[in-house]
Amino acid sequence: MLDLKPVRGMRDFYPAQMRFRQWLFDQWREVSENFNFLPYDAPLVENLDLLKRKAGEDIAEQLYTFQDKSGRDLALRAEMTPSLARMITSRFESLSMPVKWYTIAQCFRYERTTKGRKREHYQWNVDILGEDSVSAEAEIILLLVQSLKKLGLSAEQVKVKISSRNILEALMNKLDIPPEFHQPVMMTIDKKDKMSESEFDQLISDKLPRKIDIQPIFDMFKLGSPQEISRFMSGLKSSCCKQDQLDKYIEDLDQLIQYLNPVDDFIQIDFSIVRGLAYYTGIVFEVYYQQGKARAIAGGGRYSQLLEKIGGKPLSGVGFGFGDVVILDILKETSNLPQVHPQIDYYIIPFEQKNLKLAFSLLDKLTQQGKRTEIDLKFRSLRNSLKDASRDRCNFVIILFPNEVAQNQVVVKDLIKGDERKVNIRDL
RNA sequence: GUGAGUGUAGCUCAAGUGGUUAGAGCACUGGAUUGUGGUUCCAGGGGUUGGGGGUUCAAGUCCCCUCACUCACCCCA
Repeated sequence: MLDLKPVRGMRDFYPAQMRFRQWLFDQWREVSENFNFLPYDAPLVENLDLLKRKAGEDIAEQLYTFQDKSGRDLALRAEMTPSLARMITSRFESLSMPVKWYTIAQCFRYERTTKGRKREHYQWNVDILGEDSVSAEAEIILLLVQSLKKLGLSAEQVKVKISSRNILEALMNKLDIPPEFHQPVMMTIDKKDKMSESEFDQLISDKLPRKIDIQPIFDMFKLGSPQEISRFMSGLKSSCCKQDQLDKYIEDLDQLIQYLNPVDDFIQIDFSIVRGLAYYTGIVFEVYYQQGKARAIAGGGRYSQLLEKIGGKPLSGVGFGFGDVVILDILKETSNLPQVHPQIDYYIIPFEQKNLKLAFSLLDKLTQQGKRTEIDLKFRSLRNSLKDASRDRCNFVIILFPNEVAQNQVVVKDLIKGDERKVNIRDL
């Protein structure tokens, strides 16, 4: 006997669940289109080299990799950004900047499954490429917040936490943390929610070459506005450099916050957000669900060197990824999933075998008119047919009674009002 | 990858310390004299109790293996 379950970490979508997924995708698409982002797609299968080059060799362990029959090393995409970078790079000359694209892509990742993490998921990706100013961040985050609202989530339930890797780097410079330790420290910051302050302190100290007072990093996490950051930074006795650049980063953040004024109740500055991926270079952000156990439902940021890494021209981008698994879990918990039943317009009951020819011609006619039409093929008692029609939320039932058919008429019954009338067949 | 827990019908769950043909609700199918639905009533199908092995006169129940799921760690989308 074959195992009927989907393979580990993969999901079946029966119509009952597919409705919700489709609804979610519709919301995503609608927001994207309203902001005039254009849809794109790429193959599920990419060259292993492309995916490795972007993410580093070790990621290969988490990819579904295989060789095709000609011995090419291939992999299922784990995210969309490498494919996007590839597409942009190969048409670079003919694209007018900025490029604003979106996609909903199924991605695969070979790793342990947990709640909210499968080996396969759909990820909504929205990106702006070729715009260096924080206007790009502003538009992306505005769009993101609008999608959250559209899904029925409130500012109390979700927050977009915004941080700047540039400012964090500047802080580390001011603390005399050597550049080669910036990355490990940031990775540790990413995990700070999972430990106490002293554990965190210990973990960071372990990574550093010598004893450095990292208290300012903690202080930084408490800052909530660009003004506080500015004051905080200039308060540090600067043994280091490039004050004007730091000013620029703070200015950027300040501007972004101002641009996001229409959705400011959803926005929070939080420097403990750094994002796991190594390729982010500037502003980064994450959407957090705040109730119960906090969960990240989307995240993104500025990436400046990604295209160069795959051999393209320097081109800076901002984008985010938003997966379907966690959000569907949350919307289910909060009862935010709409009761989306397909509304059937017509339900044809042939009543007698010999009316089937007529029934099918009516089916053809109505469906061509764009009406959702069900034809009852079971020939049971009328009462049972009507019962089904009601259960399936049908508006009108067309019954082919012999007497009426003989006069080229059918009975059209309004299931909502309960009344019925005779209609000439050619008038349908 | 490590540790813990769970696995009984499509779904939610029952079946004292092992003891007859494993039950219920919902869902599904059919019917209440095929020309009238949403409520109601009646009937029915559906399980090798996740899979395999073992102990026993007897296993859903105890033991081992395996698979899947859940939680924590790890890691990240």
